[in-house]
Amino acid sequence: MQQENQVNIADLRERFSHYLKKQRYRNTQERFLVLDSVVNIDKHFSADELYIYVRGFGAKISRATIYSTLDLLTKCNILVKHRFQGDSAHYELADKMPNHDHLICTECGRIIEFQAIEKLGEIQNEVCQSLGFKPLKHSFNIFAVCNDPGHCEYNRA
Amino acid sequence: MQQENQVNIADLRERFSHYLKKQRYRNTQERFLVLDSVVNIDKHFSADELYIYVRGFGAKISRATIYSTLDLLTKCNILVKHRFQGDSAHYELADKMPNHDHLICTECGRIIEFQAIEKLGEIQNEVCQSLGFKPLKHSFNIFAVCNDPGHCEYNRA
DNA sequence: GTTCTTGCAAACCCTTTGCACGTCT
DNA sequence: AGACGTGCAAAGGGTTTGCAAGAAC
Repeated sequence: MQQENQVNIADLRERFSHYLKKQRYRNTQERFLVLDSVVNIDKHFSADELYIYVRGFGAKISRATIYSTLDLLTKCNILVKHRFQGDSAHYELADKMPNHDHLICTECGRIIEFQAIEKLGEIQNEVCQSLGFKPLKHSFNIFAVCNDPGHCEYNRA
Repeated sequence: MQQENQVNIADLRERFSHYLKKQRYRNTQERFLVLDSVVNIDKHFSADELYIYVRGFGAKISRATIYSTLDLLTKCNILVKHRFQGDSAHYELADKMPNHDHLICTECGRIIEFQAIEKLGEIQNEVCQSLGFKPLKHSFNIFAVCNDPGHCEYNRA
């Protein structure tokens, strides 16, 4: 399922590089290290999870740089930033599955992706039209619990 | 529009009181002061906005109590807690408009309510069924900008 | 009278910022 | 060389917590 939209890392690097150039920001090692890690981590992550991940294979990078780079990657639409419940923001690659929303298990916090974009897009457009707004994007989150909580390996109890 | 579902404060007080009793929590003045304020404030609010509101008419109450009571009111389903974008959580009465979602203006932060529940409920149920989850609730947020930004009195520029 | 709740301030977590040093152009 | 980015630690905002004083039971 995740493979449907294989991420092209060379393409992402190019897009990032292009964005940086256009904004007169510099192409630093740290920024591309973050981009690579973001691709490798291959799931939703918080800034701190990414920090730990990057440190995990010995790379030296500060939280400040993590945050700043995540911000850049979000601004150039390589990442999408979410605020689910909980304290910290979560990020994911915008390209990986271009159109999906999230189901959050209220028992274990697991996040599952699904697609229902056409219908949601219709609703979004209807609502905006009737209220006099230009739609930009939406977020649709379903909160639910597993039918089989025993299967829920992530369970925090 | 807001009047459609007139909030019955006596009913809310009763529900809160019942909940507190059942949980062996105490019926304190502060808790009911918060409940009353939440009804009077009549829009989405953050914990701090509520704190300022309550202080505004001379009531003495601490932030700690505000937070703790908001938590209780959320647990007993009198309030709903949202995480829109931005730093702080926002709350609103669950009963006031039992079924609505939110359009957030990305220019000014204004929050507008709308109803599209039947369709969203269908989607929610379909998704949960196919993934093997029991649906609890959903949140659907549309991010958009006014067609007429000049009209946007809240604009933060 | 005992237990729970409050208020205050300090602690806490996530995130941003200031500054000196290092890196990119 | 000059300007920008980094790392560190400290500050910041929202929220939670520990503890003594006060209120509910």
